[in-house]
Amino acid sequence: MTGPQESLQVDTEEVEVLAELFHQMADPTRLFLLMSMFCGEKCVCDLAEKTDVSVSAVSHQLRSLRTARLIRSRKKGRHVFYRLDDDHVKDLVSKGLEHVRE
Amino acid sequence: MTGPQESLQVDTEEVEVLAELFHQMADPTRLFLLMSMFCGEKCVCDLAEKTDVSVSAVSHQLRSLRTARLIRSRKKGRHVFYRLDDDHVKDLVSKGLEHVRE
DNA sequence: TGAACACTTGAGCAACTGCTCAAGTATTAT
DNA sequence: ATAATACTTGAGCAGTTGCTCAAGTGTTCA
Repeated sequence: MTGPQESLQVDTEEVEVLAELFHQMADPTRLFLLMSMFCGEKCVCDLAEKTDVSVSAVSHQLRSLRTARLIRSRKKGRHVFYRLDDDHVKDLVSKGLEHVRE
Repeated sequence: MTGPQESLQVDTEEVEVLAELFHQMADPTRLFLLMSMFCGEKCVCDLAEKTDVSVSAVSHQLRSLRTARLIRSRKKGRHVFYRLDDDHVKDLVSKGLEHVRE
């Protein structure tokens, strides 16, 4: 038993949703893609060129990130440009980097 | 091609380490355990009681979190108390919750 | 029209994950 | 010493993941 230290109820449903957010950032390829969008939108071929996986793999991961609402896409001609959906992800990654670099 | 927008080099090694940090927070059980330690140290039986998995499963996940240096442990009698290793994790989870609740 | 380009999608598969179960260690209580 | 409690550990297994490959769509250019 822990004693008088109270246990501050944790909402199980909220944990599931939050875990899914972290899950999106927990794969090296997806995280790399997110970080590549820090300075603005990028098309799939530009993103794929910098990774060590196929264009197909990048497209699959971008779809995953888009479904989870971490990024948005815009179509222009035969290119599709992807960008971060909002600044929260950037904040989270920056905070994470602080921890890693300490 | 993306044009004049520069691509701000992303360090691959750093991405791997950061992904591993997020990976630890990406599982509902582990995230629940971390959040349960927000208000102080907890022993395994207290932690396990609040989850829907076995004591063994909790122990396995605590080991994973400890190896990744997100938590520390202290032995007292037949209890083992676990607590967050530092405030970074708490900050990250709080930032994540902001995003989820928006 | 047809070729090239940019991207998406589904199938299939090897690797990984997170769980339970069973058996173990260590400490405390009787 | 024996039993109960608290926790750890390894094996085994079902479910999930992330990749490639092959085939598809849609757009641009000659």
